[in-house]
Amino acid sequence: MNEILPSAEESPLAARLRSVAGGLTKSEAIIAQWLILNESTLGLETGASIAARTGVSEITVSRFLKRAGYKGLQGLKEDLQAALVHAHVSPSDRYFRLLDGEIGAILKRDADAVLALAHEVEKPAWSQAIDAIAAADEVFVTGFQTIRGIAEDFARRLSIVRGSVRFLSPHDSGLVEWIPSFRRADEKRCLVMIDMAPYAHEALPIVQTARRLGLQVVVVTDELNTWAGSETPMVFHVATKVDAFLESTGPMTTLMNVIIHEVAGRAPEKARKRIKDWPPIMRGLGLY
Amino acid sequence: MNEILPSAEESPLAARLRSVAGGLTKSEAIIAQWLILNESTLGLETGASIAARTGVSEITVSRFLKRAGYKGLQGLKEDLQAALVHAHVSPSDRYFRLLDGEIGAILKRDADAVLALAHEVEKPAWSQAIDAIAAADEVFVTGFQTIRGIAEDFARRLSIVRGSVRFLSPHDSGLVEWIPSFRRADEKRCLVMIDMAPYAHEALPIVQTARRLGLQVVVVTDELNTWAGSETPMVFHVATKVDAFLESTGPMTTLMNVIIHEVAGRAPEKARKRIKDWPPIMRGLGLY
DNA sequence: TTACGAATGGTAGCGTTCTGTCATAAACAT
DNA sequence: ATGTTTATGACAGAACGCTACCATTCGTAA
Repeated sequence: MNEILPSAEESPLAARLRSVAGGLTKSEAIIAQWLILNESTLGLETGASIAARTGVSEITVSRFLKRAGYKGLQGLKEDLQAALVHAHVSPSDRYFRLLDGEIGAILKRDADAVLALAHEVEKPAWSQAIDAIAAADEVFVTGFQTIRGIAEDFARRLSIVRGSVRFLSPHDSGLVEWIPSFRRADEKRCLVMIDMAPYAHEALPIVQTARRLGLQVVVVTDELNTWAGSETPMVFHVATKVDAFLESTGPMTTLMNVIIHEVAGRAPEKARKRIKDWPPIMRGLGLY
Repeated sequence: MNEILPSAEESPLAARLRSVAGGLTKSEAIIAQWLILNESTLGLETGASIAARTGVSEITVSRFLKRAGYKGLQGLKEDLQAALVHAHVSPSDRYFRLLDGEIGAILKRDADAVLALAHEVEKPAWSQAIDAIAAADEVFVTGFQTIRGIAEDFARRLSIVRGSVRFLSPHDSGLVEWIPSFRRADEKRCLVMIDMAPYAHEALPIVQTARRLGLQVVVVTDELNTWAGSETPMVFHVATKVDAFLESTGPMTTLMNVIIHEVAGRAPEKARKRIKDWPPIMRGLGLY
């Protein structure tokens, strides 16, 4: 049995959930925590959606709410609304003050950059890129410096949904000469280059070499990049400037995730099977 | 045909309803007005209940919502849920038409998750965590599996703005025994653990060991994590579930970036100097 | 290990909500 | 007044949300 620790701001909902008689089970703790974290938008959820987001079954949600003394999800919503009315707060008002200040500005810019990705996804080159990555016999991924981590992460996650993905460490001396050694006749190969403007002088020669060797090249980069467009049509730009000490890489991460999702979507059953068989996930299923 | 006059506080919902092409019919005007007046409790209502309260038939409500551009009442509720995004990020629904469909939904959820980070930043534990990371003599960073890349990236970027940052590869056998070997009297040390629920059984013992050794522990995790709260107050939850094949790590990356920004902000001149001197950036200044 | 109880999920069924089709009523122009 | 267009409602089918019953899995203690 679990307990959820009281946080500074103690809402009536949180109090009620924490004090459920007999403590909480693992699933219940997850549900309770999720409910507390998402209290502000609960009115719009359904039992099924909560179940989906918390990874438990619908019925467990239903049972838990009853155990907590609500009359089903409907009853919970009524309680919440009553509290809202009482506090004279409209749901949209309640966030406004949160996004003031410097951090708020950064978050807003990042969120905006994420939404702006919709433009990239609409380009004809987008599905072309997804096809290239999905259909390739072998996919290479590379990226430098402050975005190397993203590139590695992308390679790791992409290899969950499809095989034959390699991360290329660009500073391992033999990179450029090494690519051709993998050449076999009529094999389709694809390079995904994650780039930011400051590192262009390293990225450009690699892309050019890859092109010469007949690889398809997909480039994900920031808005400042001007060279990639003349090398390959499959270039996607992400806003990274948020006036912080360092550029933001969040939106870029989101774009990489979307790419993975779409590649997986090209062969959904296979992807699902791979995810299921992925050993680390298998091992990790136990929550404790 | 009727029109609803704009009121002082113009909610996105009201704006949208008023601007329906071709004006409003009598019944529609009634519905629209009722919706605007009761916006705050809409989550509770159903098509039938709205019909009953406004004295029109259910289907008229349904039709009107469609004409206003919502996908039924469900769609309206979804839009309200995304009020954060709409209110702060896309005035004049810049991306509106782009955000339909599966990818649009993923992007919206990610953007929403980014804005929701404002909640985390407001917690008292937040500045405590920033202080801990900024003031520590040594910072350790770790993370597993699909978020290992983020952890590495965070370590790399954090070490641009402050020194003595180490990424711990948790599968290098000697991790747990290795931490104490760095112990020196009255040194302040801090562990930043990036976690997701499936990997808890690896994360928990590391955090416990770190605590036992007197390290401050900051945990960044998803909404499903329920164990971290009882280990340390400095826990931050990020929404990662976007109904894609894999969870989204974009918002988490954004949070890590914000942490770096704030840590840098604790000693701005020093951070700026470090960034300026960071060799890879120096070398990369030429754009080509 | 085996066995037991608790916790959880699957399936099915019921009730509710939502929407498409057709019919009726109202508004308007001639 | 009459015909035409537009708005609205009644009904029914489809979809969805919720919960009861039973099977399975998990955790724990001999």
